[in-house]
Amino acid sequence: MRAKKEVFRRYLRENGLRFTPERGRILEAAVSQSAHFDAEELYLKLRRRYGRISKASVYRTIPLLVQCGLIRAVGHHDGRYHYEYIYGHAHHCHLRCLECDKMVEFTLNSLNEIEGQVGKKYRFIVTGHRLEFHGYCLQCSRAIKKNRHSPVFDSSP
Amino acid sequence: MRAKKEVFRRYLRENGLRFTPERGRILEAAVSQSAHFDAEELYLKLRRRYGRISKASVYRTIPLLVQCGLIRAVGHHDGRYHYEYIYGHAHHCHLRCLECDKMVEFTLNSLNEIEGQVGKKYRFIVTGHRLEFHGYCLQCSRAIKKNRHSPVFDSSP
DNA sequence: ATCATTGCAAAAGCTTTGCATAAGA
DNA sequence: TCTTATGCAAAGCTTTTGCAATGAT
Repeated sequence: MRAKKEVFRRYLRENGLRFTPERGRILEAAVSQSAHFDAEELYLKLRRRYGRISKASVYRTIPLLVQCGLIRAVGHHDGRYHYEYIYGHAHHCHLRCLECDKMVEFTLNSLNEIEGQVGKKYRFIVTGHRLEFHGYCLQCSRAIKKNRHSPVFDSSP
Repeated sequence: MRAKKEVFRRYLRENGLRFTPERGRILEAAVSQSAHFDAEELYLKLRRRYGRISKASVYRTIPLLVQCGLIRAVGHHDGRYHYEYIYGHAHHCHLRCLECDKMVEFTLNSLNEIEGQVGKKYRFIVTGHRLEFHGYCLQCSRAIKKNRHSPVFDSSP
Protein backbone atom coordinates (compact mmCIF):
# COMPACT_ATOMS: atom_id res chain seq x y z
CA MET A 1 0.00 0.00 0.00
CA ARG A 2 2.07 2.87 -1.29
CA ALA A 3 -0.85 4.94 -2.48
CA LYS A 4 0.04 7.68 -0.07
CA LYS A 5 3.40 8.12 -1.72
CA GLU A 6 1.75 8.38 -5.09
CA VAL A 7 -0.65 10.97 -3.77
CA PHE A 8 2.26 13.01 -2.52
CA ARG A 9 4.29 12.60 -5.70
CA ARG A 10 1.39 13.63 -7.85
CA TYR A 11 0.62 16.62 -5.69
CA LEU A 12 4.21 17.75 -5.90
CA ARG A 13 4.46 17.22 -9.64
CA GLU A 14 1.24 19.10 -10.31
CA ASN A 15 2.56 22.03 -8.37
CA GLY A 16 6.00 22.16 -9.88
CA LEU A 17 7.62 20.86 -6.70
CA ARG A 18 10.12 18.05 -6.38
CA PHE A 19 9.95 14.73 -4.68
CA THR A 20 13.09 14.44 -2.59
CA PRO A 21 14.40 11.77 -0.22
CA GLU A 22 13.76 14.13 2.67
CA ARG A 23 10.14 14.63 1.72
CA GLY A 24 9.72 10.91 1.28
CA ARG A 25 11.15 10.27 4.72
CA ILE A 26 9.01 12.89 6.37
CA LEU A 27 5.93 11.34 4.83
CA GLU A 28 7.00 7.91 6.04
CA ALA A 29 7.62 9.17 9.53
CA ALA A 30 4.23 10.88 9.66
CA VAL A 31 2.51 7.74 8.49
CA SER A 32 4.25 5.39 10.87
CA GLN A 33 3.46 7.61 13.81
CA SER A 34 1.08 5.49 15.83
CA ALA A 35 -1.15 8.31 16.95
CA HIS A 36 -0.89 12.07 16.95
CA PHE A 37 2.31 13.93 16.49
CA ASP A 38 3.79 17.37 16.44
CA ALA A 39 6.64 18.85 14.44
CA GLU A 40 9.21 18.22 17.14
CA GLU A 41 8.32 14.56 17.53
CA LEU A 42 8.52 14.06 13.80
CA TYR A 43 11.88 15.77 13.73
CA LEU A 44 13.31 13.65 16.55
CA LYS A 45 12.05 10.44 14.99
CA LEU A 46 13.65 11.34 11.68
CA ARG A 47 16.82 12.30 13.47
CA ARG A 48 17.06 8.96 15.19
CA ARG A 49 16.24 7.02 12.07
CA TYR A 50 18.25 8.83 9.44
CA GLY A 51 20.56 11.18 11.21
CA ARG A 52 20.79 14.27 9.07
CA ILE A 53 17.55 16.14 8.65
CA SER A 54 16.70 19.70 9.49
CA LYS A 55 13.81 21.05 11.40
CA ALA A 56 13.23 23.56 8.64
CA SER A 57 12.53 20.74 6.20
CA VAL A 58 10.05 19.22 8.57
CA TYR A 59 8.29 22.54 9.04
CA ARG A 60 8.34 23.19 5.31
CA THR A 61 6.94 19.77 4.45
CA ILE A 62 4.09 19.60 6.93
CA PRO A 63 1.92 22.14 5.08
CA LEU A 64 2.44 20.17 1.88
CA LEU A 65 1.17 17.01 3.53
CA VAL A 66 -1.79 18.92 4.88
CA GLN A 67 -2.50 20.47 1.54
CA CYS A 68 -2.69 17.17 -0.28
CA GLY A 69 -4.88 15.58 2.36
CA LEU A 70 -2.45 13.09 3.83
CA ILE A 71 -2.39 14.59 7.29
CA ARG A 72 -4.42 17.21 9.11
CA ALA A 73 -3.95 19.51 12.03
CA VAL A 74 -5.93 18.15 14.94
CA GLY A 75 -5.63 21.17 17.17
CA HIS A 76 -3.26 23.39 19.07
CA HIS A 77 -2.36 22.89 22.70
CA ASP A 78 0.70 23.17 24.85
CA GLY A 79 1.90 25.80 22.45
CA ARG A 80 2.18 23.55 19.43
CA TYR A 81 0.14 22.27 16.54
CA HIS A 82 -0.74 18.61 16.65
CA TYR A 83 -1.31 16.54 13.54
CA GLU A 84 -2.56 13.14 12.55
CA TYR A 85 -2.29 10.97 9.48
CA ILE A 86 -5.70 10.75 7.83
CA TYR A 87 -5.33 9.39 4.34
CA GLY A 88 -7.57 6.35 3.99
CA HIS A 89 -8.89 6.69 7.52
CA ALA A 90 -12.50 7.44 8.26
CA HIS A 91 -13.08 10.93 9.54
CA HIS A 92 -13.41 10.95 13.30
CA CYS A 93 -13.74 13.21 16.30
CA HIS A 94 -11.65 13.42 19.42
CA LEU A 95 -12.29 13.27 23.10
CA ARG A 96 -9.41 14.74 25.01
CA CYS A 97 -8.48 14.84 28.68
CA LEU A 98 -7.57 18.36 29.69
CA GLU A 99 -5.34 17.04 32.43
CA CYS A 100 -3.23 14.26 30.94
CA ASP A 101 -3.94 14.84 27.24
CA LYS A 102 -5.24 11.33 26.72
CA MET A 103 -7.10 11.10 23.40
CA VAL A 104 -9.94 8.86 22.36
CA GLU A 105 -11.15 8.77 18.77
CA PHE A 106 -14.69 8.07 17.73
CA THR A 107 -16.86 8.55 14.69
CA LEU A 108 -20.02 10.58 14.44
CA ASN A 109 -21.74 10.14 11.12
CA SER A 110 -24.49 12.66 11.65
CA LEU A 111 -22.09 15.53 11.12
CA ASN A 112 -21.52 14.91 7.43
CA GLU A 113 -25.19 15.47 6.83
CA ILE A 114 -25.22 18.58 8.97
CA GLU A 115 -22.19 19.85 7.12
CA GLY A 116 -24.16 19.92 3.89
CA GLN A 117 -27.12 21.71 5.48
CA VAL A 118 -24.95 24.33 7.06
CA GLY A 119 -23.07 24.93 3.83
CA LYS A 120 -26.29 25.46 1.94
CA LYS A 121 -27.77 27.75 4.54
CA TYR A 122 -24.79 30.08 4.84
CA ARG A 123 -23.55 29.73 1.28
CA PHE A 124 -20.23 28.23 2.18
CA ILE A 125 -18.32 25.50 0.46
CA VAL A 126 -17.70 23.45 3.56
CA THR A 127 -14.51 21.46 3.22
CA GLY A 128 -14.43 19.90 6.65
CA HIS A 129 -15.04 20.19 10.32
CA ARG A 130 -13.23 19.64 13.54
CA LEU A 131 -15.04 18.44 16.63
CA GLU A 132 -13.38 17.93 19.93
CA PHE A 133 -15.04 16.95 23.17
CA HIS A 134 -12.99 17.64 26.23
CA GLY A 135 -13.09 16.96 29.90
CA TYR A 136 -11.41 14.66 32.35
CA CYS A 137 -10.71 10.97 32.07
CA LEU A 138 -11.48 8.55 34.86
CA GLN A 139 -8.05 8.62 36.47
CA CYS A 140 -7.62 12.36 36.28
CA SER A 141 -11.08 13.18 37.55
CA ARG A 142 -10.36 10.96 40.54
CA ALA A 143 -7.04 12.60 41.17
CA ILE A 144 -8.58 16.03 40.95
CA LYS A 145 -11.26 15.15 43.46
CA LYS A 146 -8.63 14.04 45.94
CA ASN A 147 -6.56 17.18 45.89
CA ARG A 148 -9.05 19.81 45.12
CA HIS A 149 -6.78 22.39 46.61
CA SER A 150 -4.40 22.44 43.69
CA PRO A 151 -6.37 24.44 41.16
CA VAL A 152 -6.68 22.87 37.74
CA PHE A 153 -6.05 25.26 34.94
CA ASP A 154 -7.83 24.80 31.69
CA SER A 155 -5.84 27.01 29.41
CA SER A 156 -6.60 24.80 26.47
CA PRO A 157 -7.65 26.25 23.16
CA MET B 1 -26.53 43.66 33.95
CA ARG B 2 -23.33 43.49 35.92
CA ALA B 3 -23.59 39.82 36.76
CA LYS B 4 -20.42 39.12 34.87
CA LYS B 5 -18.47 41.35 37.17
CA GLU B 6 -19.91 39.56 40.16
CA VAL B 7 -18.97 36.23 38.69
CA PHE B 8 -15.42 37.44 38.27
CA ARG B 9 -15.23 38.99 41.72
CA ARG B 10 -16.52 35.88 43.34
CA TYR B 11 -14.14 33.67 41.43
CA LEU B 12 -11.22 35.82 42.46
CA ARG B 13 -12.29 35.99 46.08
CA GLU B 14 -12.79 32.24 46.29
CA ASN B 15 -9.30 31.71 45.01
CA GLY B 16 -7.55 34.22 47.19
CA LEU B 17 -6.98 36.57 44.26
CA ARG B 18 -7.68 40.27 44.15
CA PHE B 19 -10.05 42.31 42.09
CA THR B 20 -8.03 45.17 40.63
CA PRO B 21 -8.92 48.02 38.31
CA GLU B 22 -6.84 46.38 35.62
CA ARG B 23 -8.72 43.12 35.88
CA GLY B 24 -12.00 44.96 35.83
CA ARG B 25 -10.99 46.80 32.68
CA ILE B 26 -9.80 43.71 30.94
CA LEU B 27 -13.12 42.06 31.64
CA GLU B 28 -14.99 45.10 30.33
CA ALA B 29 -12.91 45.16 27.18
CA ALA B 30 -13.48 41.46 26.56
CA VAL B 31 -17.20 41.87 27.04
CA SER B 32 -17.57 44.90 24.81
CA GLN B 33 -15.68 43.23 22.02
CA SER B 34 -18.32 42.80 19.35
CA ALA B 35 -17.15 39.44 18.14
CA HIS B 36 -14.03 37.40 18.59
CA PHE B 37 -10.79 38.77 19.85
CA ASP B 38 -7.22 37.89 20.56
CA ALA B 39 -4.82 39.07 23.23
CA GLU B 40 -3.28 41.74 21.04
CA GLU B 41 -6.62 43.27 20.10
CA LEU B 42 -7.66 43.36 23.72
CA TYR B 43 -4.39 45.00 24.63
CA LEU B 44 -4.68 47.67 21.95
CA LYS B 45 -8.25 48.44 22.89
CA LEU B 46 -7.30 48.87 26.53
CA ARG B 47 -4.35 50.96 25.51
CA ARG B 48 -6.53 53.33 23.52
CA ARG B 49 -9.17 53.54 26.20
CA TYR B 50 -7.12 53.80 29.35
CA GLY B 51 -3.54 54.41 28.33
CA ARG B 52 -1.45 52.55 30.80
CA ILE B 53 -1.87 48.80 30.77
CA SER B 54 0.63 46.08 30.17
CA LYS B 55 0.43 43.13 27.86
CA ALA B 56 1.53 40.91 30.70
CA SER B 57 -1.61 41.79 32.63
CA VAL B 58 -3.76 40.96 29.66
CA TYR B 59 -2.04 37.63 29.21
CA ARG B 60 -2.26 36.93 32.91
CA THR B 61 -5.94 37.77 33.12
CA ILE B 62 -7.21 35.85 30.11
CA PRO B 63 -6.81 32.43 31.77
CA LEU B 64 -8.73 33.71 34.77
CA LEU B 65 -11.63 34.75 32.58
CA VAL B 66 -11.54 31.38 30.87
CA GLN B 67 -11.39 29.56 34.16
CA CYS B 68 -14.47 31.24 35.54
CA GLY B 69 -16.47 30.68 32.36
CA LEU B 70 -16.75 34.26 31.14
CA ILE B 71 -14.82 33.73 27.94
CA ARG B 72 -13.53 30.74 26.06
CA ALA B 73 -10.84 30.03 23.53
CA VAL B 74 -12.47 29.54 20.17
CA GLY B 75 -9.44 28.20 18.38
CA HIS B 76 -5.94 28.94 17.24
CA HIS B 77 -5.09 30.31 13.83
CA ASP B 78 -2.69 32.79 12.36
CA GLY B 79 -0.37 31.92 15.21
CA ARG B 80 -2.62 33.17 17.99
CA TYR B 81 -5.40 32.05 20.26
CA HIS B 82 -8.79 33.57 19.58
CA TYR B 83 -11.39 34.05 22.27
CA GLU B 84 -15.01 34.99 22.63
CA TYR B 85 -17.19 36.19 25.44
CA ILE B 86 -19.66 33.43 26.35
CA TYR B 87 -21.25 34.22 29.69
CA GLY B 88 -25.00 34.22 29.28
CA HIS B 89 -24.77 33.26 25.63
CA ALA B 90 -26.06 29.96 24.29
CA HIS B 91 -23.35 27.57 23.31
CA HIS B 92 -22.77 27.67 19.58
CA CYS B 93 -20.56 26.36 16.82
CA HIS B 94 -18.59 28.23 14.19
CA LEU B 95 -18.35 28.17 10.48
CA ARG B 96 -15.15 29.80 9.33
CA CYS B 97 -13.81 30.84 5.95
CA LEU B 98 -10.27 29.60 5.53
CA GLU B 99 -9.52 32.42 3.16
CA CYS B 100 -10.87 35.61 4.74
CA ASP B 101 -11.54 34.34 8.26
CA LYS B 102 -15.20 35.31 8.15
CA MET B 103 -17.09 33.62 10.98
CA VAL B 104 -20.70 32.56 11.20
CA GLU B 105 -22.16 31.29 14.43
CA PHE B 106 -24.93 28.75 14.69
CA THR B 107 -26.37 26.42 17.28
CA LEU B 108 -26.57 22.66 17.13
CA ASN B 109 -28.54 21.23 20.00
CA SER B 110 -27.98 17.58 19.22
CA LEU B 111 -24.42 17.77 20.48
CA ASN B 112 -25.32 18.20 24.12
CA GLU B 113 -27.06 14.87 24.06
CA ILE B 114 -24.16 13.22 22.27
CA GLU B 115 -21.80 14.71 24.80
CA GLY B 116 -23.48 12.75 27.55
CA GLN B 117 -23.41 9.51 25.61
CA VAL B 118 -19.77 9.85 24.73
CA GLY B 119 -18.86 10.65 28.30
CA LYS B 120 -20.62 7.58 29.58
CA LYS B 121 -19.10 5.31 26.97
CA TYR B 122 -15.50 6.38 27.50
CA ARG B 123 -15.77 7.19 31.18
CA PHE B 124 -14.93 10.83 30.82
CA ILE B 125 -16.37 13.78 32.61
CA VAL B 126 -17.08 15.81 29.52
CA THR B 127 -16.93 19.50 30.27
CA GLY B 128 -17.48 20.84 26.79
CA HIS B 129 -16.86 20.58 23.11
CA ARG B 130 -15.66 22.68 20.28
CA LEU B 131 -17.02 22.28 16.80
CA GLU B 132 -15.83 24.22 13.84
CA PHE B 133 -16.91 23.80 10.27
CA HIS B 134 -14.60 25.34 7.76
CA GLY B 135 -14.47 26.01 4.10
CA TYR B 136 -14.87 28.96 1.79
CA CYS B 137 -17.48 31.67 1.82
CA LEU B 138 -19.31 32.74 -1.30
CA GLN B 139 -17.01 35.60 -2.19
CA CYS B 140 -13.81 33.73 -1.52
CA SER B 141 -14.85 30.60 -3.37
CA ARG B 142 -15.63 32.77 -6.37
CA ALA B 143 -12.31 34.56 -6.18
CA ILE B 144 -10.48 31.27 -5.91
CA LYS B 145 -12.21 29.88 -8.97
CA LYS B 146 -11.15 32.90 -10.98
CA ASN B 147 -7.45 32.69 -10.20
CA ARG B 148 -6.92 29.08 -9.62
CA HIS B 149 -3.26 29.57 -10.35
CA SER B 150 -2.50 31.10 -7.00
CA PRO B 151 -2.54 28.11 -4.70
CA VAL B 152 -4.65 28.44 -1.62
CA PHE B 153 -2.93 27.31 1.49
CA ASP B 154 -4.95 25.83 4.28
CA SER B 155 -2.51 26.01 7.12
CA SER B 156 -5.30 26.28 9.65
CA PRO B 157 -5.29 24.27 12.85
C1' DA C 1 1.33 45.66 57.24
C1' DT C 2 0.91 41.85 54.09
C1' DC C 3 1.19 39.72 50.10
C1' DA C 4 -0.82 39.58 45.40
C1' DT C 5 -0.51 42.39 41.13
C1' DT C 6 1.43 45.54 37.91
C1' DG C 7 4.61 47.10 34.27
C1' DC C 8 8.66 46.60 32.03
C1' DA C 9 11.99 44.10 29.80
C1' DA C 10 14.02 39.90 29.08
C1' DA C 11 13.35 35.09 28.13
C1' DA C 12 11.13 31.16 26.17
C1' DG C 13 9.05 28.40 22.68
C1' DC C 14 7.45 27.28 18.30
C1' DT C 15 7.66 28.45 13.52
C1' DT C 16 9.49 30.99 9.57
C1' DT C 17 13.04 32.89 6.67
C1' DG C 18 17.63 34.22 4.33
C1' DC C 19 21.33 32.41 2.20
C1' DA C 20 24.95 29.49 0.39
C1' DT C 21 25.31 24.81 -1.04
C1' DA C 22 23.44 20.58 -2.90
C1' DA C 23 20.80 18.08 -6.05
C1' DG C 24 16.27 16.82 -8.73
C1' DA C 25 14.32 17.11 -13.50
C1' DT D 1 21.69 23.67 -16.88
C1' DC D 2 18.17 25.62 -14.43
C1' DT D 3 15.57 25.81 -10.40
C1' DT D 4 13.95 24.06 -6.38
C1' DA D 5 15.21 21.98 -1.83
C1' DT D 6 18.22 21.44 2.09
C1' DG D 7 20.60 22.72 6.37
C1' DC D 8 22.05 25.97 9.37
C1' DA D 9 21.54 29.92 11.92
C1' DA D 10 19.18 34.00 12.62
C1' DA D 11 14.90 36.28 12.91
C1' DG D 12 9.86 36.64 14.03
C1' DC D 13 5.89 36.05 16.82
C1' DT D 14 3.11 35.09 20.49
C1' DT D 15 3.16 34.07 25.22
C1' DT D 16 5.56 33.56 29.71
C1' DT D 17 8.44 34.95 33.48
C1' DG D 18 11.63 37.60 36.86
C1' DC D 19 11.78 41.48 39.60
C1' DA D 20 11.27 45.87 41.83
C1' DA D 21 7.61 48.93 42.69
C1' DT D 22 2.71 49.48 43.59
C1' DG D 23 -1.59 48.81 45.65
C1' DA D 24 -5.68 45.90 47.44
C1' DT D 25 -7.57 44.12 51.65
